Formats: sequence, C-alpha cells, structure tokens
Amino acid sequence: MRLTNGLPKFEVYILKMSRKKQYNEEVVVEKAMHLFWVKGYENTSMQMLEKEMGINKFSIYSSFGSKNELFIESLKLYRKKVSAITKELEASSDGILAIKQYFYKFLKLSAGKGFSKGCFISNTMNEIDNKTDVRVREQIEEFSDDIRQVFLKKLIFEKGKVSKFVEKQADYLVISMIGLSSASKVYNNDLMVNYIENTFNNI
Amino acid sequence: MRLTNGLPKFEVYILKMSRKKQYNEEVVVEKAMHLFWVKGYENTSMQMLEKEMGINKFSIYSSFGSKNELFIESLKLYRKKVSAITKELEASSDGILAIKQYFYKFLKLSAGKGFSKGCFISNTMNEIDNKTDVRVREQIEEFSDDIRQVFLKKLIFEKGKVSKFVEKQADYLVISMIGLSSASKVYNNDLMVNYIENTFNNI
DNA sequence: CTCAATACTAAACGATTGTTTAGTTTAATT
DNA sequence: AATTAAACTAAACAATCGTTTAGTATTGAG
Repeated sequence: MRLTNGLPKFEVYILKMSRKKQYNEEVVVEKAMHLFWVKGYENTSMQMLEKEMGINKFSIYSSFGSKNELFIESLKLYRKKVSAITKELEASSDGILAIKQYFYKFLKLSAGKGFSKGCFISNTMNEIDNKTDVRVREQIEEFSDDIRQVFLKKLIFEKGKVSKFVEKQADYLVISMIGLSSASKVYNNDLMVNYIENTFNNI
Repeated sequence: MRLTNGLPKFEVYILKMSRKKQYNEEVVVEKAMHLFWVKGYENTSMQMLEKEMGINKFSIYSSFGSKNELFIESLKLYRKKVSAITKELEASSDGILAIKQYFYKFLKLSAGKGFSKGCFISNTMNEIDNKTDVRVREQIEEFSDDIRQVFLKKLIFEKGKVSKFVEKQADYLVISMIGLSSASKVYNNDLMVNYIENTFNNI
C-alpha cells in the first residue's frame, strides 16, 4: 500500500494497491536460518539461498536488503527459538538440575539428520573474523549475556545468595555450553552425554 | 635432479641439474598454516596465500598440488607444533596438575596479536561440512586421539589403575580442551582462566 | 656453448561470488 | 478500462574464486 499523490499535504490520502507478495517473510527467513546454521555465512551462497528459500534473488534483496541483513535476521530468529527453552529453564522449580536439563535440550536442538548442526550462534563465533560486522557480534554477545543471566538466577536460587563464586560458576557454565555445541559437531552423542554429566559434577 | 636417459637400465646414470627453488617448502607451509589458522579454509584465497607465502600460484601448485593439499600439510605442521607441548605433558612427573598446565599452554598457543586464533584443529572442526575431504577428517581424529591417549596415561598415573571411569574422564577432558580453544576466540582471558580452574575442580 | 630439466612470471581460464537492473505481471483503485 | 505501485522473472554486472597454461629464466653437466 502506498500513497499515489506524493507527500501527505491534505487530510485525505489516495491509496493504490499493488501486487501481493507470494511468500511469507517469516517462513523464508526460517529456511535461510537452517542453511546458514548448517553451512555458515561464507559457505552459503545467494544461489543456495534462492533454492532453499524458494524465491529469487530480487525478492531476497527487496525483503532483506543484503545477504548480511538476512544473516542477522536468521540469528535473531535462532535466538527466538532458543529463548523458548531458556524460558522453560527460568520457569522451572528446580535449580542446578534444571540447568543440566537445559544442556540436554540445547544438545537436542543442535541435532540434524544424522549429524549435529551445533549451535548456530557458536558456529558463528567460530567464523568470526576481524572484519565481521558489528551487528553480528552484538547478536552473539546478547545471546551469551541472556543465557548467563538465567544461569546466574538459577544458581542463586539453589545456593541462596549472590557471590563472586556463583558469578564465576555462571561464567563457567556459559562457556561449557558453547563448548558443548561446538564439540557436538564432531563427537558422538555418548561422548556429549558424558561431557554434560562430568560438567555437572563440578557444580 | 632427474635422469635424462629414461629408466635406469645401466649402472651409470646421466644427470642434468635444473633451476633451484628460491623458497623453502617448510618455511612457506608455516606461513600458509598461520593464514588458514586465522581465516579458515574457505575464507583463505589463493591470492592471500600468494601474498602471505611470498611465492606465486604456480609455485604453490607445483609444490603442493592444490589448495586442499596445502591445507592438509598445514594441519600436519600444526599437529607437530602441538605435539611439542604434548610431549612435555607426557614427560612430566606430575599427573592431573600437568594436564591442567597443558590446558594453559594450549590457551597460550592459540593467542594471536590482540585476539585469540583458537586451536587450528578445533577451528577446522567447526568448518566441517558433509563434503569435507576425508583426509582432513583424519587429521582431526588423529589429533583428538593422540591427546586423549596422553590424558589417559596421566590419569592412570595419578589414579593408579585403568577403569571405565578414568576413560570417561579422559573423554571429558578432550572435549573440554576443544571447547576451551573454541571459546577463547570470543571470551577474554580471565573467563578462560576461570573455565580451566572450574574444569579441574571436577577431576 | 649447448642442452634438457625445472623454477619462475604473468596472463588467462571457466565458474561462481554478491548485487543490480531492465522488462513483465499482478493487483486494487480510480 | 485506465492507472500506478509493487512483485516478479531473468539476465547482466564487475569481482573474485581455484586452477592451468604459455613463455621466459636459471641451472649445471656434457
């Protein structure tokens, strides 16, 4: 919908309807996300995105502006998906046990068909370059901070009070979780289960 | 140096000397390794390699055959570098403490100028694709197996006997170390020190 | 000095990269 | 039906990718 008589100078605007989009932007972003997740930013080409998203380059550019913008939208969507299980953790009546369950859910989330996709964010961390876009870095930092905050809340819930010690445990758990998803791309499920169990022996 | 009279049928071979190489292959592989280490396989172009190695494409191809072969040589060289500190661990009179020191040495090895390069092998793990070369996968597996073996040896040294439990601790430590190097690319040194200290609380 | 083998330079190869553009189709309002 | 804005198709863009090739320079023995 757009104005056909230029800038709004009067109280009555004349409207003209144009052709409708044949795709849903939320749907195609989800498809792009899965491709970026598995292949990474650089190894995903516009050609691949066209095929996966089912729309052509013009549509991608008119909806998202650039490959980079589409990537950022994909990261945001991923964070949204993760925040679903993060909220479950937050709502749980358990403390540390709930964090452990969260690790298992996170591992499940990274499962692909016969292989592990890892965590989209930690995959992106590993692709980071000195010339990576600032807005991509922001997504990574915010993701990490969000999870740390919930871990901290749960640890305080279990241990009773805030302390430097508990803060450091939260830091430890965040990095363990990032390590978990990275490693899951190469090591089998049994080894990852063993990793989670050992990690929570320390807490 | 090559024979100029074909296959060796007689006792006397006629030799012809040709132009000498103006570069040392071991030296230029080291330079390639650093570039692959920082940028990854796909994000390193032949143009960058020419510049970094100080020789041109023809020389790279005549010495190594392809970009992929050069990458594999780079991985081998990296393993050689890591095996230096792995041997220190093996030779140490300490047990678990020596493994912890190994973690710190590994962290130091991944330090770049003002940023962390991570571990070349774990960076490569994260770039793995369903169409990644088998020989690249082999390098990763061998690297992982080598370290596990030394960790296991040290754990047995400290705990006195072999057991399923000790084997699982070795598995845990390998994945922790991979996680360590991945995370070091994004998190600061204090957080990584905290990670190492917490990890060895469990062992 | 000649010869043959190899190292080198530099240009070119076709394929693919992300992005843009020209031209056509669809839609609802006038 | 005419109009107009936006969605679409498809081709083209310059730049870069990994790899190859043609031509020249260097080597040391015969």
